Amino acid sequence: MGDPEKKTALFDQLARVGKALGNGRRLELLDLLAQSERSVEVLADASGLGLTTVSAHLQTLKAAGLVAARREGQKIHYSLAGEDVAELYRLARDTAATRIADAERAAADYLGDRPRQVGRDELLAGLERGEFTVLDVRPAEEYAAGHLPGAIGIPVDELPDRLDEVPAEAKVVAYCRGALCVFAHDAVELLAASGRDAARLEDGLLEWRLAELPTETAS
Amino acid sequence: MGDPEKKTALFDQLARVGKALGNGRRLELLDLLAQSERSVEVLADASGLGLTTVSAHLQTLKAAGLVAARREGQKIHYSLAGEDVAELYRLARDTAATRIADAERAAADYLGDRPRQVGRDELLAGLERGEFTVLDVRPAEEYAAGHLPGAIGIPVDELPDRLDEVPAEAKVVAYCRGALCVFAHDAVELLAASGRDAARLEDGLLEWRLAELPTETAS
DNA sequence: CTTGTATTCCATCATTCTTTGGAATACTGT
DNA sequence: ACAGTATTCCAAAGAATGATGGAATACAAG
Repeated sequence: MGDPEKKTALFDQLARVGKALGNGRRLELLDLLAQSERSVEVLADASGLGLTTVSAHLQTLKAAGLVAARREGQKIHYSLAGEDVAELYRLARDTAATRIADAERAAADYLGDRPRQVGRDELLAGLERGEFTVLDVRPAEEYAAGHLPGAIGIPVDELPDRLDEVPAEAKVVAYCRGALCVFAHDAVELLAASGRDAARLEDGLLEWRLAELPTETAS
Repeated sequence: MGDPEKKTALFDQLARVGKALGNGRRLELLDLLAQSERSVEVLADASGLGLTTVSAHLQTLKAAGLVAARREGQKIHYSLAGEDVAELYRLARDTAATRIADAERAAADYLGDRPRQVGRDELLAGLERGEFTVLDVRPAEEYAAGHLPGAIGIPVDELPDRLDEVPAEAKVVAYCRGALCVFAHDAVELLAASGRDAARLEDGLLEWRLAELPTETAS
């Protein structure tokens, strides 16, 4: 009727995925990889972690089947192993943000004051009426790897110098990586300060993709 | 542009859910709780763990927002905090079973030889034609907490003595907790040995519920 | 074949988890 | 109030994890 030892072994195996998700640094890496594939060095840079530390975490994630490695020349590009992994990450993230009071607080604390937000449905409806200009404020490589159809791509840190590329009279909806990404917050603040009508998309590219809404790869 | 310390703090909070999922014993508890709420003692008994050990794990799960406690008299009944948690568990489990070769192997090893299986769609189609008798072989409390509409409930360990309650000429589809539950395997073997036409439902009540298919609570 | 670059392996130390008894707590029923 | 039951808290010991620097490996380019 089911060997208890084998049962233990099975659940220990299943727990490997949980263990992999059970570290803040690894979640940061997953968050980055959910946007686009990256090399170890780039990940270390983007996350502010040590190179060997990132490498070790990637090995853990790989062993848990969450990321895949692709060699190209001297570089090894890591990426999520599939959209189911992105979904798993999103679900774990949302569960924490919803069900753990401290997590909710930490999110609020990190994001700061919420700017005006637009829901996905609202954006879709407005787009049909040609009402919004959509602005992607993630780093250029992430924009290149896929963005909302018709979105303009201007990374937040370049935004102050490139404000004139944003139509002045349009209603602008800015988005970034996901629900817990700050880029769009900062962008909306910048745009509002320059007198524009700007709002933030409630979530980001990750959720958009997981909702199986269309994305665009070319500029 | 986002305080790195606050970012670390946020992701550490999010990781609490992962940590909670990162232990085989806790996954076993979640697996049990996904079927019906239970007291600490009953969980300890069902899982074969020590009482204090179970209590400690439940505290961890509760701190991660995955389980809820409900007091009734002297007993405290623990249950999953919501269907999103069940979905999270399922997704983590399936990710592991799909993407980690060792996990796949451990599952095969635990479940033993697969009996004939019926998919959910196949079952639904057959039910409309009145083709199948559905048999729930989980423990009685789990059957009572919810089962497939029209299913007969006979726990596996009582099945040998109650074989006559299963219509002899019908095609029987047996199910239990979920994809990784052995009860239905054993039941099918028993039924087949007694000359019946039996198959196992590919997954179990957990997946059925998550697919938002109807369940029944009364006998 | 040699040099250079990207990444992984290894060893180590500090930290955190897991399990387990025994004691403490919370509540019920009388 | 008292006795009884269910559960949690506490402390301790062994095991596992995380970060890090230096050495080793894998591959590419010349």
